[in-house]
Amino acid sequence: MELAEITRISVADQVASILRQRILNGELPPGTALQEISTAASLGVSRNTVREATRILSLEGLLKRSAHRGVSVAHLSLKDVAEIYQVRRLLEIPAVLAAKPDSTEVFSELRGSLEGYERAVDEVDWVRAVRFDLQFHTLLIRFLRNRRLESFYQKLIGELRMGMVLVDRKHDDPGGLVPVHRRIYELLTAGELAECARLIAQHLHDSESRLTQIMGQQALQESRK
Amino acid sequence: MELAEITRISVADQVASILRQRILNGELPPGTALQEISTAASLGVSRNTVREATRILSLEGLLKRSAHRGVSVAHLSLKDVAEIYQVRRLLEIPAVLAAKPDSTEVFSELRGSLEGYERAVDEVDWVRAVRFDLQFHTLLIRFLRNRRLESFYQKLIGELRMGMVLVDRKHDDPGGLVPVHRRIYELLTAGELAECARLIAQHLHDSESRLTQIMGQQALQESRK
DNA sequence: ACGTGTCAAGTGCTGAACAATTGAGCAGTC
DNA sequence: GACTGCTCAATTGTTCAGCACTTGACACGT
Repeated sequence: MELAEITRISVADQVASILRQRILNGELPPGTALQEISTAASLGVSRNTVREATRILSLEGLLKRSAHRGVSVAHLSLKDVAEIYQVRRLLEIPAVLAAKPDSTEVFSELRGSLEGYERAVDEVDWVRAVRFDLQFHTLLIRFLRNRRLESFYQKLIGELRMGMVLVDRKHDDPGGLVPVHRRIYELLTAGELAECARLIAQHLHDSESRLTQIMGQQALQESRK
Repeated sequence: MELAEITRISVADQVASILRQRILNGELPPGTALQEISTAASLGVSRNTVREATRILSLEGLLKRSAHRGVSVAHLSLKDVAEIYQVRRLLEIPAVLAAKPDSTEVFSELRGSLEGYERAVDEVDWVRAVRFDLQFHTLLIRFLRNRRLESFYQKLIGELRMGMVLVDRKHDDPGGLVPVHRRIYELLTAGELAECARLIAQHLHDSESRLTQIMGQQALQESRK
């Protein structure tokens, strides 16, 4: 099981990436326990390496460590969702207000993200749609030109995505939010930042409500057995 | 009766805490290389444990990893300072605007922090003064009632403190900023949030200018040899 | 049902080993 | 002398085996 590629990144990081991807795609749903030995064996690495990887992911908030009981995929509570959306409002709105037309690279990436999103919606691929949706919003943060904010935001979006993928698997209508992103993009390019900020605030509010509601329903179903 | 509340935290976390403290206190100045073997020996733990600890600290931004060359204490560049202060403005201002009088616990901690700060200034203990100063600001974030924001902010403050301690060792006058904190506290308790927000914006701006200037001078001296 | 004791499984950590990479010193060549 | 390439010790990256300790489940006796 040799990786033919010239690995400039450490094995521990690679393991973390693999697990991260599985978590974010919903392959490892919240609550799943990860045993060190079996994980190490299945990935062909040592226990210590797995340990380093889980260390990384637990600091990212994707895994939860309990002493002597190992790690398991974190659960996204309603409170978590509220926190994350509060941060999103706090960051995305100043971000679009700081948008300058000379950030051509950001705009082009936004366009790509938007198109990917719309294509995914057309093809009824909700997992991919969610990924592009959140990528679009992550790109907005770029307008603040602050790497620390970007990586913080990305971390939060990861947690959120973990929850959303589960939800959107069972709800094929993402809430008629399709045209919103295009409108945001148009307002941005037109320089109507204040209006754009308002729209985003509205969008975030709707998105949160929808997610919260669905999560509430699921929790109800869960407890009813 | 649980008198043995001792090792509830893992050794790796303890090692991380020790190193973190040394870095933040300036015992390990930026650029210092940390060798795994000697660190492990001096702390009486194994190499693997040190590795986990350095993993944590590098994710916190206090250590920098370069492949096969080990870790070293991170350098705070002018760009880093600019980023951190941008975040501070972005978070502290909404935080004080969100302050509600019913957060009695936060207010009492703020008061304690303020008094500790003033006492440290009186005693000309600048390292402690910096710690209380930054603790005061960290407490402001509590008004947002968001654990993720708190821990993110605390992380950034850690990075900043690393730089400030070095600076303030050699500059005994913290810039006549002494009365500002008290004023901020008074405005907060009086409910004059808008005015308080303005003052904080001003204070952050001054603080950044001062730090930037001193760091610039130091960089100049450094390069002149 | 209710403690309680036992036990396998799994984590936390150690110490030793080996492979891979780096940087420095050293040689040789032009 | 500057450049190139070589060797080599030091250090990191990773693996492995093993032991102490915690935990949860199961079985036991009352």
